[in-house]
Amino acid sequence: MEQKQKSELTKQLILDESFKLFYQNGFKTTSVDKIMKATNLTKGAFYHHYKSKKDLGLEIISSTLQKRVYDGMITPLYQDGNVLDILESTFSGRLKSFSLFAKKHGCPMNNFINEIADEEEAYQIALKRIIEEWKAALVHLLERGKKENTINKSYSSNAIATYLISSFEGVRGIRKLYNDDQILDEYINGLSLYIDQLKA
Amino acid sequence: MEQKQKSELTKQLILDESFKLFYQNGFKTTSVDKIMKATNLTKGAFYHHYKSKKDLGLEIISSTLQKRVYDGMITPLYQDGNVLDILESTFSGRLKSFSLFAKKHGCPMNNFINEIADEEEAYQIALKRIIEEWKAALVHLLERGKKENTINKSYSSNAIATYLISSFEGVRGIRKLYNDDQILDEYINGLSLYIDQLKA
DNA sequence: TATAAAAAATACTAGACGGTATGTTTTTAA
DNA sequence: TTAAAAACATACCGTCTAGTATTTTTTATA
Repeated sequence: MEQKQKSELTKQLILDESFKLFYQNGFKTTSVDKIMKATNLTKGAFYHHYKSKKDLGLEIISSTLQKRVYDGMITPLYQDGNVLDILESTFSGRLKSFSLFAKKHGCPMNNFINEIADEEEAYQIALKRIIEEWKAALVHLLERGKKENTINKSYSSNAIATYLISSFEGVRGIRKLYNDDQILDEYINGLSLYIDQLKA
Repeated sequence: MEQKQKSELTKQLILDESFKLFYQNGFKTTSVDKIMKATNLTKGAFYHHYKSKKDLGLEIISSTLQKRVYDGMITPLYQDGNVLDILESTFSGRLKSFSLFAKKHGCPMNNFINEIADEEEAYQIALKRIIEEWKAALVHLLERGKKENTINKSYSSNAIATYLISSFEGVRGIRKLYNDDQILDEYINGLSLYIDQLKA
């Protein structure tokens, strides 16, 4: 079993280093050479574990990116408590928790979406899966709010979920243009106003 | 004057063709060779008119992109009429007017922002200028609404403007993941709900 | 029509790119 | 202990990249 363990470790190293580089410099302009330089391994190792750069990209999406969104934006939605509070704390709390690096480089998933989703259907499908699960979690939470009479029943949960996700991903891109957090503060302000108006 | 005219024409041709290619395939992966192949001119012509690819990128932002946002999203905000109606018609109207191509490839400005705004300060500044002017136009409209008592005076115009822009740019990215307009319909639904709640 | 300047064409670098072919070393199983 | 297989290393290929140097063509002006 020792061999399989080492193999897994190497794959994880490639995954970790490539994610960092994709996040910093984009997917297309990060070469396999650069990735393997960061791992201190060689190209031979890369092509032993992945059949292509595209193959690696798909695994980054379905493992690293998926996990990030789950941990940061989906799992928190399933906690107990007031629906409006959960919405507010999940969205604005996550924004406030970002490092300078994360603010500068935006949302890694959104970066992938904007860079390659319109070029390869395989990427599109893998990324869509994450968004759909995020949306489903939001809809589930909003439906609970309607049952508990904290969310206005006349509003479409799908519409609210889509609007929330869109604005969140949007501002993570726009923040790249600035060197301070004013735009994030304004966003949180606008978000808070929006959530407040979802009340029953 | 004929020489200057021809020169201007060539520059415009390079601008037009490169914009199309940047829009379709991204800035980084569109080479000068590809651009000049599309113009049926040679690389010599390119480097006669532009000192670098970066130089062209900056001109694309400050001319082509700027004009697009002005025509589509800023100028309409200065028309007469009910502020809420103008907001709704400008945002949802623009979304509905997009071609299949524009839906597939998202917002060219947002693509630039996500691809290169975190890598070169010169790009960042040029792109920020557009967003700031868009925001200023929205704030101006919202302030008018407050004066006319159609917009709730207790809401921050800056926050609303930021939230509107964020959600719009966000959904234009997310739409890339889908092959139909359902996500846009949901967005428009969510937007309409949001605008409705800005009332005084 | 001669001349100078602008516009564009041609030919070329040096390095980076994804991917492959073929080694060598390490681990596993008999 | 040995042979096969897995894990990597090394060297390389053809293609593409931004940019440069040089030459030819076109245009404006005197």
